[in-house]
Amino acid sequence: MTEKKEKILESALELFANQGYTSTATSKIAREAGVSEGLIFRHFGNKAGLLRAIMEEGNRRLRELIAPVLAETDPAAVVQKTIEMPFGVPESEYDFWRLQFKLKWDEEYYNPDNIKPLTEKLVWAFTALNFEDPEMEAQLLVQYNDTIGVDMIRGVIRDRPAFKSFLLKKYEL
Amino acid sequence: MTEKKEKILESALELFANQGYTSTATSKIAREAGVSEGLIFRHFGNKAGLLRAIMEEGNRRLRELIAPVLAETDPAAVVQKTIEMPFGVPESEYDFWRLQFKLKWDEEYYNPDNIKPLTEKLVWAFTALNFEDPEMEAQLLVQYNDTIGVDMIRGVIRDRPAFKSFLLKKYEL
DNA sequence: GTCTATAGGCCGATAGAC
DNA sequence: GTCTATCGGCCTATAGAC
Repeated sequence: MTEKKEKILESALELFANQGYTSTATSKIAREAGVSEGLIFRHFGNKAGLLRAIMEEGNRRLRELIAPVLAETDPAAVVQKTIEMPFGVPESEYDFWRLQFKLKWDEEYYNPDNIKPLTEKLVWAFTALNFEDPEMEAQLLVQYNDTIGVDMIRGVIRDRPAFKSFLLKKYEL
Repeated sequence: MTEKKEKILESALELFANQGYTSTATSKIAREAGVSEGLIFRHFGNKAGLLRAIMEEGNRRLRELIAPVLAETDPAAVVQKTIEMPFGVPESEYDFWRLQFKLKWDEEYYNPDNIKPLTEKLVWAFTALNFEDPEMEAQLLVQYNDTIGVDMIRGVIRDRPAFKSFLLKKYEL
C-alpha cells in the first residue's frame, strides 16, 4: 500500500462519511488527498471500487473488534466484553464507523454474516449463564450494541461511563 | 391532494427507500408513477421539496404512533405500549420506515425532538414504577425500540410474538 | 386547473486519452 | 497531470390535451 493510495482512502472515507457517496465527486477526493484525479482510477478502477475498498477495511476492523470476545472462555466475560465493545471505540474512528453504519442501509453492502460469530458466542455464553432464552438474549444484545454504536457516534449518550455501568448492572456483571 | 400527486409521493417513497435519495433520478420517479417529469416540479418545486413532503408525512406518522403512549395514565401500560409499538407497524409501511431510518444518517433531515415526548413520558413511568435509574431506563427502552424497528424492517426477527413476550417479561409486564 | 409531451439548457461527474 | 469527450441528472419552458 503506497502512501498516496492510503491518502486517497483516507480522504474518500472522510468525504463519503460526511457528504455521502453519490454527492462526493472524485475530483474533490483527489484535491483533498493532494493527488491527481487519474490516480484514483489507476488504483481502484472506478469510484465504486474505491468504496469497495473502504468496505473491506470495515469488515476487517469489525472482525478485529469482535476477536477478543470470541477468544474469551468465561461466559460472564463474553457478555461484559460485548457490552463494553462500543464504548472502547476511539473518537478518531467515528468518521469511519459512521460511514459503515450508513452503508448498512444500502442492501448491496449489507452483510449480516459479519456478526454471526459474535451472536453464536453470546448464545453459548447466555446458555452457560442459565438465562432462560439464550437465543433471544443474544440477538437483543447484538442488535442493541449496534444501536449504542449509532448513538455514540451521534453523541446522543451523554454520560458514557454511567450508561456503561448501568448496562452491566442490568446483566448482573 | 390529487391522484397523480399521491402517486408521485408513493413512487418516490419506494425508490428513495430502496435505492437512496441521490441515486434516484426524478425521471425514474416520473416513469414509475406514470406521470410526466415536469409534474413533479409543478407540485413540489424541486427534488428536495419532494423529499421534504415525504419527511413531513413521516413525522406525522411517528406522532401518531407515539400518541397512544402519551395518552396513557398507567405507568406500567406506558412501558408496555412502548414495547409493543414497533410490533404493530404493518409490513406495508416498511418501505416508509426504512427511508426514515436511512435518512437519520443525513444530518439535515434528522430531528431528535420527535421522540423527546416519548422519552419524557417513559422517565415519568419508570419513576412511578420505582426503577432505580429512570432516565437511563427510558433512554435504554427508546433505543431498544429503535433496534427492534430496524430488525423488523430487515426481517432479522423471526418469531415476533415470542420476541415481544420476551421483552415484556424483561420488564416484568 | 391538471396534466402531458417535448425540447433543451445547464451543470457536474466519470472516465480515459494524451 | 491536464484536458476533454461523453453522459446523465435537474430543472425550465412552452404548447396544447383533457
